[in-house]
Amino acid sequence: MTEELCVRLVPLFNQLSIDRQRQVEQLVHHQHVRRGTIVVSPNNSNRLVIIEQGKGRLYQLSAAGEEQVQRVLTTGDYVGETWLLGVTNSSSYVEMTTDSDICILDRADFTRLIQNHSDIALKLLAGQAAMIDDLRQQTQLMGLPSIEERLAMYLNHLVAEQGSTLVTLPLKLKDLSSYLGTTPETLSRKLTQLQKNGQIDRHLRQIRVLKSL
Amino acid sequence: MTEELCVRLVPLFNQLSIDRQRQVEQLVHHQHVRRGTIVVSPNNSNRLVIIEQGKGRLYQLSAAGEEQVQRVLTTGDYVGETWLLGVTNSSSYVEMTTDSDICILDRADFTRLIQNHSDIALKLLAGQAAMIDDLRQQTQLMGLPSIEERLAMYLNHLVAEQGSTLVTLPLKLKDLSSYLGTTPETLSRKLTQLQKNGQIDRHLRQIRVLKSL
DNA sequence: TGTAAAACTTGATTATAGTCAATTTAGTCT
DNA sequence: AGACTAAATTGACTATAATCAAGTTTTACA
Repeated sequence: MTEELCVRLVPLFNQLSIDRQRQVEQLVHHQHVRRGTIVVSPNNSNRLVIIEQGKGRLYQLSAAGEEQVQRVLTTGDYVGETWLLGVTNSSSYVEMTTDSDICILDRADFTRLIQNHSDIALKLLAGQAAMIDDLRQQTQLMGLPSIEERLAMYLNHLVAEQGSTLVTLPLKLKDLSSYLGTTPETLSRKLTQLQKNGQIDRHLRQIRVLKSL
Repeated sequence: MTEELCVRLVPLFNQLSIDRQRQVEQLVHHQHVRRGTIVVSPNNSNRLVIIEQGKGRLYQLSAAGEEQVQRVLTTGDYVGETWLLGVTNSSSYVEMTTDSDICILDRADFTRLIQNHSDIALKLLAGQAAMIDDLRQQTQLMGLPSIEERLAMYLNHLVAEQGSTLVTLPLKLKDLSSYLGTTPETLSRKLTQLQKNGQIDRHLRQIRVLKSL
């Protein structure tokens, strides 16, 4: 019996003492779910979901009913801080894209915990700050007038983030195009165009950024 | 008239009551620094810096060691909201390019405040959650393919938020167009088009939404 | 490994929205 | 109130990217 603490997979809890981790762990409900299971929907959203093992995606539905991917989730990721804190969710879904082990932490339990433990509150503040950073990045990207500019800024960001001019696109073009507010076709064209201009060297999702864009 | 609270410039604190803001303000160090002073570096970045008066620049070092300016900072700007909350900075620098008056809030002080006042922590958490919600809303809007859809969803959102089919646009068209990822001209056209179609009734920034969009 | 399903690419066409420029309208200040 | 400035509207034109469709490549899985 390996006493796996699933909260340990979450950076948010990882730096807590083992005792605190056990405290949190006691509040958590463990579940094994099949690929395709929707674990968060507007009707059922007062919870934090931690992915102990598996993959998923966070998306919303547009007016036209199309899925718009906002984040790709993988082992150790978590989602639902805003819902835990009482923000009502009217349009977000989390769907597991593989069979997964997940942990669910309900709002009432968690609120009590952070009231009693300020160090946990601080960690949560940090996590939210990082997310705000990401979302600001995205709104900034999507606000740029041309797709070329959006792609250039995105690639530059990847270079800075991964610390190398050889970067790996972390998303499928389909999802990346959604992230950048465009279509897979246009994105594909822009990438081949950069390739022809000698600005990047691409093989699949491996891209070497040759010139600063 | 009102005493200057430099923390008021930061959205994170803007949501706190004025008394709470004063509490935070007491933790702030005011400094006058000479042109060329580096006030944030990877070694010294656990802080929020607000520019009371002066100019600066935020930059990173590229792999080749070149400075890459990311933002130009001026009076009233701030940087490091996320660093204050624990996001680690491994590559950013802030250098003042003129003699400047700045406010510095160190993470250690801020952390103590949070630890002693869990109600502030909860307020900040809720405020950040709301901010995340807004940003998600915006990314969803900007991801929609047509301006018409974006505007329709935005108006529907306003109706829900203000609880009436008679809504007031909270922004100038210039700003709203930026928010929706378009131009003032296009936005103006779309609004007059909705007017002609009998879907809305507009006078200035007062809009009655006649049909669900 | 072989097969099917996704993902991606490429082309032709269309439509949408951006740009530039000229007016009109609203807001502000003394 | 009148004059000035900023905001909004309208028009003509252009460019960009979306769409539709057909192919190719990659990935997943039996």
